[in-house]
Amino acid sequence: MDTKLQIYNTINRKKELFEPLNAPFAGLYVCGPTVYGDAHLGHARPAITFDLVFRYLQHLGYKVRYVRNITDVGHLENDADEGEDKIAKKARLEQLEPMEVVQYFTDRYHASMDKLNVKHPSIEPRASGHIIEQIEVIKEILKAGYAYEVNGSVYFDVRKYNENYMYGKLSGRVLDDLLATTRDLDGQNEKHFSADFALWKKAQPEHIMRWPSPWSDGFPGWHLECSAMSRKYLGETFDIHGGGMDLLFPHHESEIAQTQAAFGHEPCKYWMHNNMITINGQKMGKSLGNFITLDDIFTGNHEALEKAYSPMTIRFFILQAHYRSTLDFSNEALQAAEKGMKRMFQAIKTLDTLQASEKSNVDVFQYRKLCYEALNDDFNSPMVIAHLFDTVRIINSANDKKENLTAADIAELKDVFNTFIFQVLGLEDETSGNQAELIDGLVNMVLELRVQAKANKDYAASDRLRDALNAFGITVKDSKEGSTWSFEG
RNA sequence: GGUCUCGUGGCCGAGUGGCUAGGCACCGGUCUGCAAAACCGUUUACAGCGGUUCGAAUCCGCUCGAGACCUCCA
Repeated sequence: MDTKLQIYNTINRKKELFEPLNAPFAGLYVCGPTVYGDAHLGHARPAITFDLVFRYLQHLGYKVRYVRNITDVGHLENDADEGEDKIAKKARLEQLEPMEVVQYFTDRYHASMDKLNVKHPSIEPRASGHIIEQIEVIKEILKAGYAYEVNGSVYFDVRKYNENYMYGKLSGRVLDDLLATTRDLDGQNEKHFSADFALWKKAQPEHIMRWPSPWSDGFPGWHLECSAMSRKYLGETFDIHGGGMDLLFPHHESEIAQTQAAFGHEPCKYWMHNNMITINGQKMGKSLGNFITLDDIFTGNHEALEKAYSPMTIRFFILQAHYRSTLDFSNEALQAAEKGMKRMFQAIKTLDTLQASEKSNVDVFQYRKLCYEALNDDFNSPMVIAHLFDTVRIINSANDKKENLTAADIAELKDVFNTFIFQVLGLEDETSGNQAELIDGLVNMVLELRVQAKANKDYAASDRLRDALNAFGITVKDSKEGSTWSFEG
């Protein structure tokens, strides 16, 4: 397992060599969705980013345990006492059981992730299924003296914690600044200090989601679930913790504080944060109401969309930017990604029909190394794609008899695409489905008729056949060797 | 207001001191009964000003602009 993988660690703001605590095992925890609405384009970013991390670590030979949670309780609309639980609110509005809401949106989230070819995590724990573990963590924090109870609720004592540790270590915040700038929200009077956060909240009488605890019938605070579940499945310290940059503060900062307070050490070695997807330069988010759901994108059913975009187009679009950069949504950018990806898959198909030469005049054996170097440099997927486009040009040139590739060259290129495009980047050629064979046969039959028509100089008939295929979205391309075709041209 | 990040050619987006990023679009060409597609080739850049350096998109300072977090957000 001697790799040179460098990971940008948010906590130190620099790239560090990845050295897992217990090689060949590697633990990865990523904050998953709060399931009270459909997944939007922004949710695809961390899913695909950490899918790449998961896939690459596995490719390198690590035995990876990837834990991605489902938040189904405790995520309040704001930090004030009367802030309503997001799930509970949705359930109230729709007149459903909270767990019906959870099931519904979890299923839909899974369906979207499957379309994006995001691998299932090893474990996908729910917050509501780990109340006991969360209560245990609270007990430890109380025992250590970093929390206090008020009226059946328990709060983390940030000032006390900050005396011995550094609250703000991850986000680069200074507690005094927080003090000066934190707004005085109503209903915070239970807290001793505005930056304190809830570990356990006493449930109001009308609150449906409630569990017994030593302090009250209530529910856990949002930050707690990740501390409890990562500990349960990955151990008290693990390798990588990931999530969106917007979770950096207060969520991840508070996770560190909780684990540090309860167990005397930080939860993980590396913190990774993906950047946001923007729309017109602004973050796409639920609170801004400027989000486009993944289903909208797949169906084209949204006023901001000129057309539908396939799941692989979205995946390619996201992988064409580095995960730590913002990525701006636009129809133009998505169409550019769509065309580029199509060209790449076309070249991969061309490899199958390429005639091998005796001698080679290009070095195709450098690309594997270049791709590894890019991935080892903090998962630089856009660089990998750029290298592979270089090979696309070589393949097409060889197809045009302008370059010569040996059988060994062709085999190497096939393997490189298989390794990097299909396995590591997790892209799929959407045109090669189960129906492909059937369509292939039918279209080829029509094309044969067209060849006959052309042989008879009956161009009206041949054009009619071409136009008919066009109506089904099939583009016919004529060349010296004969006709070829492609779908959705 | 505080903390932080960023500003690359028509668009998206890599790159952190010297060597063509890449994709899309444009343009030119090849192919072609026509057309389209495909393929090949190719142009345009590093927000502004100043500094460090033999040399800066890349380091430093200032100015302008954009964004993120500080309340929930992937």
